[in-house]
Amino acid sequence: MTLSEEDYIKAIYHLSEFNSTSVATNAIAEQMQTKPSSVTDMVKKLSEKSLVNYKKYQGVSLSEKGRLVALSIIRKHRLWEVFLVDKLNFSWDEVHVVAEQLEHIKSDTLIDKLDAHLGYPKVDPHGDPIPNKDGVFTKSIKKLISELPVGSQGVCVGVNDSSAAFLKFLDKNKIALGDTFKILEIEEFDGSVTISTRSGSIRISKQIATNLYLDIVDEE
Amino acid sequence: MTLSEEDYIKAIYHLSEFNSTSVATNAIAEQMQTKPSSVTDMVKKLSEKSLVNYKKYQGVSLSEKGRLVALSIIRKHRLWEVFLVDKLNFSWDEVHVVAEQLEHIKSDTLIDKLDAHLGYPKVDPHGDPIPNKDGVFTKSIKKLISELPVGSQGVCVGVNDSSAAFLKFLDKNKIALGDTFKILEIEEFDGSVTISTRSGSIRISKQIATNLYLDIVDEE
DNA sequence: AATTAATTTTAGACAAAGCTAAAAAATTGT
DNA sequence: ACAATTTTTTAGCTTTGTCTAAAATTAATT
Repeated sequence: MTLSEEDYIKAIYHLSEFNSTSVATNAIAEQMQTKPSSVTDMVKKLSEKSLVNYKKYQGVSLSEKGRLVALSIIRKHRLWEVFLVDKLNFSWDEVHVVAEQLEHIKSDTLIDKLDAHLGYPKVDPHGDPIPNKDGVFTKSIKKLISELPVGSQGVCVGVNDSSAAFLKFLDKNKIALGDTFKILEIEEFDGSVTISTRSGSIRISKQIATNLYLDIVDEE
Repeated sequence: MTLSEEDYIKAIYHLSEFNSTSVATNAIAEQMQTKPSSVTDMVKKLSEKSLVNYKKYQGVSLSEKGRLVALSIIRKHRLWEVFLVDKLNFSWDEVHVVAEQLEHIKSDTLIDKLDAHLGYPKVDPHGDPIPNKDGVFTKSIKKLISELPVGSQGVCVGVNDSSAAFLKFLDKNKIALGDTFKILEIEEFDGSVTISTRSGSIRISKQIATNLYLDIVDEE
């Protein structure tokens, strides 16, 4: 598999992760920062290799084989992210770009040994689950703060928007991965939410609330 | 820099490491497992970027800029080798292939943090020195067993031939990196050498003796 | 010194991955 | 239902790195 093929497979996986229907050429093009015509070319190639199901004008979906390839790349990506944060002291927001490169390293032995070295982690630093060798993983029950009722409590495990600006904001407000938050109050008219943090309580805007994921500990 | 460019730079560096004259197109082609015409093409490209000095039919040498690129790749390669052996428990002979991939990962931060994580090692698992960020490194004084007189003593730090067969042989004879050997006797008529090891003394053929490097502790 | 041999370079082609512009199919709006 | 719009595909071209075959240069041999 070439690097480019792997990137396409990953993109298609992520685009069909939740709405598991077939994916549009345009959507892939946008995700991959390329042109629809290029996508068509690559999709044909992936179809030849029976990594995707493809019929002209009908969109694309991963075949079972393709899905396993995607999960193996995601496994590698997330294990490397754990390594970068746990062992090399990268901060949460720096890891993605490097992991995008590391995920393409080809060596099963390497990944097995890395997994062992890290103590067989179940989730990456963003709280996303790490598939095992066979592509099996437990879907996390993470929810956006904006989706939770007052009284909910959970561990901060991820962000939607990983722009530098947003991550700066989190840093400034002492919000970090692994922190436990409780929803104290939801303001009706603007959707802002007051949450308790280690260092007290803060009010966050609706925009922030729709970007922060919690792993739910106790929902009531 | 593309992956291929980096590989050529590295090949040229290694070919001119000891005999520091200019390198022949054919030699590069052999090293890179490619055709001389392809080498010519790439060398022109590298010359455009002033990474090498090149005049038609006159061979190639690295420019200062090219030399620094080579050393930065070698630094990365060797640091990753240390990581694989020290942290992931790879054996000495498995690391090269994986490190060849890892050396191309582009992130200065990653290498800095990896270096720190490994405790700023000076040599890789084969005993080869690791250049620092500025490309400075101390040349090791390693010699082949076949080059040493009786009575010499040193630490086994490397091999010439890293074929699976040879590495298997070493394993079987309990010869490993870091072991200290002493030259006990050199047989005139066939060049075989008797050396002391931890587990006693063994006789090795001339062929083996020309493939094992020692870092000299005491030469007399 | 001249011919042969070896090495190196050029010229022209190919596969991968991308692009632009134009054609074809599907979708939408009225 | 049919015209307009959007989406997708095709066709043809570019770049990167490679190849083969042939030409040019250098080295070797007699």
